[in-house]
Amino acid sequence: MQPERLLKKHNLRKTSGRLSVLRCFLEYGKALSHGEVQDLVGKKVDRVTLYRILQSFEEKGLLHKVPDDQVSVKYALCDHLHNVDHAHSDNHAHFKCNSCGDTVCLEESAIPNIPTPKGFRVNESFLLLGGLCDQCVR
Amino acid sequence: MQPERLLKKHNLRKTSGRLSVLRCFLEYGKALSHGEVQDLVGKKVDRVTLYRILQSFEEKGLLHKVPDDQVSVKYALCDHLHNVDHAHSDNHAHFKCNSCGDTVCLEESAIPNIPTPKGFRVNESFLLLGGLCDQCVR
DNA sequence: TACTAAAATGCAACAATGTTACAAAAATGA
DNA sequence: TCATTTTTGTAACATTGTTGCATTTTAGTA
Repeated sequence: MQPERLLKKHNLRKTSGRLSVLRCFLEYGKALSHGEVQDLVGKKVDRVTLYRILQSFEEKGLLHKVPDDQVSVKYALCDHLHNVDHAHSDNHAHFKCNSCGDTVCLEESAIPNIPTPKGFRVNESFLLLGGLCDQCVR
Repeated sequence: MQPERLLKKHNLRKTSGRLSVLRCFLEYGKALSHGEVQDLVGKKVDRVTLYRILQSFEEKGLLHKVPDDQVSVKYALCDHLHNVDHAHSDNHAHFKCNSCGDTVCLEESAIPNIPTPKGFRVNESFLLLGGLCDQCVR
């Protein structure tokens, strides 16, 4: 789907900054950190604006947060860009390659249920696998 | 086990800073972030020194990192303070309460195997559950 | 097309977090 | 007690993320 339509569908005004950022994600296909997006879009988009763009994309269900080596955050396109309902879960695992640094969504892998102590209520779960991707494994 | 012995066992010199920090973890029993430890030990321990203490504890297998709401890191005592082998995994899930902010280790819950694409090698995994703990659930 | 209200942007300033270099101090073993 | 090695404190700096505010841009409407 074209970036313009995606923005509209998610109730986001069309701006050049947002289009640039969205194109990065559509083209790159992997999770990107704020810094990585910044490098891709260059100084066409202000640093603060970029934070706000990523934030708005997340609020509107266009991106979801991905834990990155337990220290920082990346963003990835949501699974269901086809439906506008953004009370979604994106409840899948992520894999980060420790060699090339790429982070990919393991869409097929729903995070399994984990038993918790009595009385605990689980609302969300984040699962990050680390290792080597097929490109870096040899 | 006494803090002094723990340090010795893990090849860490006994210093007042390290003892203070270690006592925090032994007494508190939950995962602590750098800032939380800093609050607990006060200005008896310098900020930079505290970073280094946490780092040395992790290197020597006394603490392990715990992902904290995908943005920052906490530290928790390792499962096996009894053996000195620190090529350990601490391969269990963690639970963070979104109300009180406490993070606990779910020692019993080994992280299940997640299928990955062909050619990927998984070396480590981090699983963080978010929700309400038994104290905050009502 | 021109106008208006609402939203988004850029900028400056700031806060929090984390790192490095280096000299001074403390801990260990002989 | 001494010598060596490790640890510490300090300062300086880099990175990351946030807030306030004036300006610009967008989208809808006349």
